[in-house]
Amino acid sequence: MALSTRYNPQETEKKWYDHWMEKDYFHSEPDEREPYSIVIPPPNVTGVLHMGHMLNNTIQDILIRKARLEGKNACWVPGTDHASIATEAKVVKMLREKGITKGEIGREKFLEHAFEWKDKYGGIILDQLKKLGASCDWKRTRFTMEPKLSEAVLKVFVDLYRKGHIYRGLRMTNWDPEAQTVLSNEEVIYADENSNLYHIRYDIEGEEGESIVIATQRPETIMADTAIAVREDDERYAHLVGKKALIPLINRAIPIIADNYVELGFGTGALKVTPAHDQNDYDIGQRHNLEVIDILTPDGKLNENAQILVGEDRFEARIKIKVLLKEAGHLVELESYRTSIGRSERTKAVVEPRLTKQWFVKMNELARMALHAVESGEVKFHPEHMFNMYKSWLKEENVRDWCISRQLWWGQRIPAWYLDEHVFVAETAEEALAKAKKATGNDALTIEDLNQDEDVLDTWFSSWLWPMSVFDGFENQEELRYYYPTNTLVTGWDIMFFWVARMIMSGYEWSGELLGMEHVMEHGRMPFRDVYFTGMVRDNQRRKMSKSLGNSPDALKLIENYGADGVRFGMLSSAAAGNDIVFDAPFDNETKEVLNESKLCEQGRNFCNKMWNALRLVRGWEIDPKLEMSAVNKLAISWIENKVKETIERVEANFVEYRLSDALMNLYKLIWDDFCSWYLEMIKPEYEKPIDQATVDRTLEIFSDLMSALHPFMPFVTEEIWHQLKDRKEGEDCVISTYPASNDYDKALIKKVDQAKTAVAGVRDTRNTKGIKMKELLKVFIQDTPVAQELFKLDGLKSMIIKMANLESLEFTSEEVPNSVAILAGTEKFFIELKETINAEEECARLTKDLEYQEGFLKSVMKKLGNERFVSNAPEQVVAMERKKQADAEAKIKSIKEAMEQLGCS
RNA sequence: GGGCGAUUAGCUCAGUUGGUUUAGAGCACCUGCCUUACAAGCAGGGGGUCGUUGGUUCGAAUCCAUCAUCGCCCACCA
Repeated sequence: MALSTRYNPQETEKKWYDHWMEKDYFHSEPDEREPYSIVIPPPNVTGVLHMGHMLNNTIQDILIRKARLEGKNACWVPGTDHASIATEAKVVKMLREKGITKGEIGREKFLEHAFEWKDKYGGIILDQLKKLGASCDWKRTRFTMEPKLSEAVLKVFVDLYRKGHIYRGLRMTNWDPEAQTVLSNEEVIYADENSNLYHIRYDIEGEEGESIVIATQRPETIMADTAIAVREDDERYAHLVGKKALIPLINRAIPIIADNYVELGFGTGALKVTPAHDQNDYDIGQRHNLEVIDILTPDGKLNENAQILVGEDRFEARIKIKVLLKEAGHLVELESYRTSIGRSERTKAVVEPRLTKQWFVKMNELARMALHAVESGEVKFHPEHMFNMYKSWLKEENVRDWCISRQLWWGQRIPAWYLDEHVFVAETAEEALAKAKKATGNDALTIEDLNQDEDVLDTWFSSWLWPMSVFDGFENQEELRYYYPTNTLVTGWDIMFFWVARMIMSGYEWSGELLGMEHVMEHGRMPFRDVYFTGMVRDNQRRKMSKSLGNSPDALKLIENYGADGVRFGMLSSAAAGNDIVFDAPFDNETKEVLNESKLCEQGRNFCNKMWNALRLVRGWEIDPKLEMSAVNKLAISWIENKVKETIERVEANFVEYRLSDALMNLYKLIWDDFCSWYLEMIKPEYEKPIDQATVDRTLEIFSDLMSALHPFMPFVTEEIWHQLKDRKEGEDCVISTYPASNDYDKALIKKVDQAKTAVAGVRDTRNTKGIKMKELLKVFIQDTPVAQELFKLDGLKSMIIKMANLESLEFTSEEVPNSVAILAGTEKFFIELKETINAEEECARLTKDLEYQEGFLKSVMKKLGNERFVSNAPEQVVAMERKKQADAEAKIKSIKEAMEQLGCS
């Protein structure tokens, strides 16, 4: 069968993915093997694959495939997150386009629409992961809002309430006027934006001509003012404290109070106090017993309390009130100003501080335990310095209670029922009713008498249970006992607080209760042992790749262009843990669009092609069964086998430290340089000549091992080549093959062959500089020294050099060879005899350069050795090495000088 | 304001607890090759006083300090 000169990913990728699925290789059930489990960071159910997902999931797939090859019971649980705000916003938008509003159709109908939407778009991102090659256990696919996971959420809520960790209270919260829900502190993203500082004059009541000027960014909120505050010790205003100021335009009188929250130097030194619309003002209000006047509607418009501009949007009102204030002569100054504005992470709407009644989880104790878990090393972060960020968040003085209620419908509804002033928290309405009957002594109560809380829970309140709930751990611990703790969590550092910290908290809180002390003593209570934080994927201007910026290439188009393996290679080759990765997709300067191209992915694609052609070579050989294995082939096989072991050992170390891009690069070099460029060239038979059976058999074995080792990184091409190499039995697939071992290897052999390779490279270089064609056979002599004699005792080494450098002969010599170029391989000198008369001047120049280098080097070595304190203080080994360097350099210098003498260099 | 990280070749990055030659890789670049697996390739090559200035040490890209530039996190902000 003739193979194309190019590897074709489109043909093979679907074929093998279907094959793996058909064989059910990705499915895991508990058994006697060691488990290796990963839970996916669940993407938003209606999301699409972006570069961050590609990176993240490639890494998880590498880890899980490696574990599978090592014979572990690998289980990667996929799934999606219901993403409360994001999904609800999408559904609301979809309905709006149909002319329907949420309020009109009511909760139940809305949820029907939402589930319909979810069913329609929910699977897309998971299908896209399959294109990438993700070897998830698809039979275990979970969804954070499916019945079982929702039950777990309610159980946990009730449990925390019972333990006193959950409370409901009136607090200043972050309100998203667009989504019309409260947000947790973590969902508010602050950034500096341009704004204005309005200096507004308030007249003093009953004091003709007296006034006080305040500065504010939000003039539209003056109608909600209930005081003006100045510093106690501010002499400018001391005489006004206790008097009343009149709010411009509406002329409501408010007290002037003294509070040291006010800073002397900022603004005018007088602060308008608006307790309903600012956290700090609220605090001041509490201290001084001020009234709270809320002038905003939930969607961010002015309400009746404002008296003027009622019904205007807050930003429209700001523009209009500026004009009104100016006309009335109250606007003293307008100062441009840069300040930090908080926006909703999901809707990007400017967040409004608002006093609302919400449910909270007390965080003090949970945070302390979560901090301890990482501090003590029970959970390890990669890279380690991510702990600093984690710590700054969780330390006592920074941690704040977690607001978990959301004024949305898409999510788990809060399991709290109200009856007059009573609250009953229970997993079901029936239980709540029972509690109500008991509490009130009224047996005639029915479910209809109770009102369930209208709010749903924060999405993260379900995803923090993910490592336990995906194994149905809250219902039945059989699977949890086997798979928990999971091994590695792979996620971006941007959700360290949203998700990672909270999973650690929930693991601490419930794993003991669920699994029992014995299990916890043995395995720990944390949901994972290692956390691998990936960096953010950025464009070549270092901006975060995002949909809104339009600077991200289309992930699926990249896969079409380079193949999944090519893209995986590209993603990974620049991805050290925790470092942001700069993805090299170029911009089209004309269309201003990012191109679906990438040099790194191209390198990956080329690598596939390289291996493919190695396959074509090996497959194309004609075998002569009578042929004996040559000495060169014996040496080559023995060398590459040792080289594989050496590299696998390094790769293993890379994996332990999660240095996956190094691991890939080591394999890349092993396959491209050592295997293709050297090994295959060493054993390659002459044109149209056959090869022996044993060499081919060994080569196929080694090639197969290389495919197994590379499989976690590039699963499709390795599976395809693995099958092309040999006829495989049913069920014999690369995906479940055996990872090559890295037992002892012969370092001395590797070193000797390396020295021979240097000699070969020297001959090639001489050909290059002298313009000698590869076809032209050369005579080479090697200076007869004990070291050279020892080197050439290695069977096959001499013939290998002859073959690789294309020589006519390679002999020992005890004299300088006339009309030759002298090269050094290690300390050994080789003479390449030339047919043309050599250009002595050129040669002398080259040798002089060499000599200068060696002498400079020797000088630096001698400087060290001449330092008595070095010789006496440095470890013996280090000194010995320096002496060896000295001896080598001296030998080389001697050789070079002899050669120069021979040439008659001046 | 508090903290973290980065600064090494034209570009993107390694450099493993301070010492295996006077710093590596990939891409890009230069030279020569359509050599019968691969031009998406082969064989070679050039290129860095490791951001600055000091210090510790027999020895520093590596440890400490200082400054500079960049990125990020947290807090505050009338």
